Amino acid sequence: MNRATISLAQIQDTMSRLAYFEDWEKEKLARFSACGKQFSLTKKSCLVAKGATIECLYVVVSGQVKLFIPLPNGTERVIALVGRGESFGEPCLIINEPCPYEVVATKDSHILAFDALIYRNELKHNPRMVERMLNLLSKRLLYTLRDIEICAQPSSLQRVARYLMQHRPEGDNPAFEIRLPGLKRDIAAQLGLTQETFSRMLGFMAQQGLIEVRGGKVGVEDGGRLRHLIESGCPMASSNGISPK
Amino acid sequence: MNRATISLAQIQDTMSRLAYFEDWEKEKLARFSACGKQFSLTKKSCLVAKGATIECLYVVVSGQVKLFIPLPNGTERVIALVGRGESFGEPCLIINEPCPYEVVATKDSHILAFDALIYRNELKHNPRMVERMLNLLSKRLLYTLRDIEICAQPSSLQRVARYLMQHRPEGDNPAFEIRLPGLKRDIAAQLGLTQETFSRMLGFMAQQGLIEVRGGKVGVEDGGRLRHLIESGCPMASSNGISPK
DNA sequence: CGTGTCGTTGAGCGCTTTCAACCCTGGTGG
DNA sequence: CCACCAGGGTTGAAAGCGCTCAACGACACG
Repeated sequence: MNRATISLAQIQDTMSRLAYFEDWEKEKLARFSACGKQFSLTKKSCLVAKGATIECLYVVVSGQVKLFIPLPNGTERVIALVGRGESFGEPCLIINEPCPYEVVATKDSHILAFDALIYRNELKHNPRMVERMLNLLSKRLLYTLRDIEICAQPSSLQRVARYLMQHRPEGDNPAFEIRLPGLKRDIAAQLGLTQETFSRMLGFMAQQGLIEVRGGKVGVEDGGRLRHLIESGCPMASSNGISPK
Repeated sequence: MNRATISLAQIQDTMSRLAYFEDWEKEKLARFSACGKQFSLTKKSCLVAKGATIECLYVVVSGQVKLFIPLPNGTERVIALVGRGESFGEPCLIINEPCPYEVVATKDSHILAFDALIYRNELKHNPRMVERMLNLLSKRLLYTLRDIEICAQPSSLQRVARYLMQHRPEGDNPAFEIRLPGLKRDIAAQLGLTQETFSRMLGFMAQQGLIEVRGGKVGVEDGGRLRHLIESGCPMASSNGISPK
């Protein structure tokens, strides 16, 4: 966690370009930036330990961090991948509870940190800020529920299929392409799978002609058949994977 | 869903006794109660379908409802059991999205419903209300994350152990008793297990002398050993269950 | 060209599920 | 008073699925 010396003007400039601070009044932006610190984080370094008290609001400027719960067998369950312009930790700041997840950089990153005091102070005195947070938390809660829905799918094939459909862009085009928002290993950990299983499921779907995997991008050929998979499941028809036609 | 004719005074009186409306100003209570409807719900009847647009804020007066996601194999994943004085659906009302879960009564229940309009109106004009909702949503988000943590545990034994520890009352007494907040079947569905597996794990822990199951109540004899189970796991040592000693 | 990271593939095992039958309790009516 | 039934829960046996462990492959980087 390398604290670079960065001028206030620079910080304010950075902030004005981040989605998180969209629509913020100039005045508030200035007030906030005065208490902000920017620093860089090398890949794999830890930003917040599980159970720690958070004393800052963090916003990702560049790179990516993952929020995850470490599991007793050494693996982890990813809660979210947080990229440019996104934040985390608000609920803990609001009700002052320890952080329920661990935060680690998945890439070399730049982070903005704002002291919890100024955040809480702003919440106290700025109704628009509170309203914004209300919307933010609502979205995040619904987002989390969608994740639970995915992880609750009984078969891993269905989990992957749902995940892909969840990330379909606007429009009802049955074919589309998505870029995986992180390493396959981390996506797998978000779906409650091992990376091996995730790889196998992608391989199976590719072999069935449902999708096409190109590195970190997945081309979905037939969203309709994918949807059918989600609803009715599929016994994986032994390990040969070739449907008897 | 039997709409009973209940006087405003009665509704207001009921509200004043519910935890959800604690600390509400008299004036606001009156304003709200004027738009509230109370009705009863028989066990197993559905209150909100998954994907439906919610047009009311619901608060449970008596009985219990469960929020759950129906799964393609006919089973379900329980998100929460909602009892007296608790509510649900706020995030959907706030950002106007369809309900991500289905709501069904687990017991004969009485429900209060308030039109979304008055709720949103109150949010617009009453800063204290917004602040309260911010706290509520924060708590609920953290609660949901705890549930994810439980469901992410690699073995079902650990899931049950964590669930029990999560429900430990205040104080660090190693022995305590908890009352399961619903049917075992529904608790199991909340942990991402079948009721059979849940029963087996409880049986195993009982046989080990860790807990004692009496109907819907579970007496935890040794929280320390339970915690140890959570952290290090236990291979279930074949099906005999008797440690080789 | 070595080295490290990420990903894929293979083989085997064990846990959880599935399906089935059975038990237990409370309520009901003859 | 007891037979009967329904709902909730337990127990048993079998099978499938995902995990584990290990080796290999692809690719970028110094």
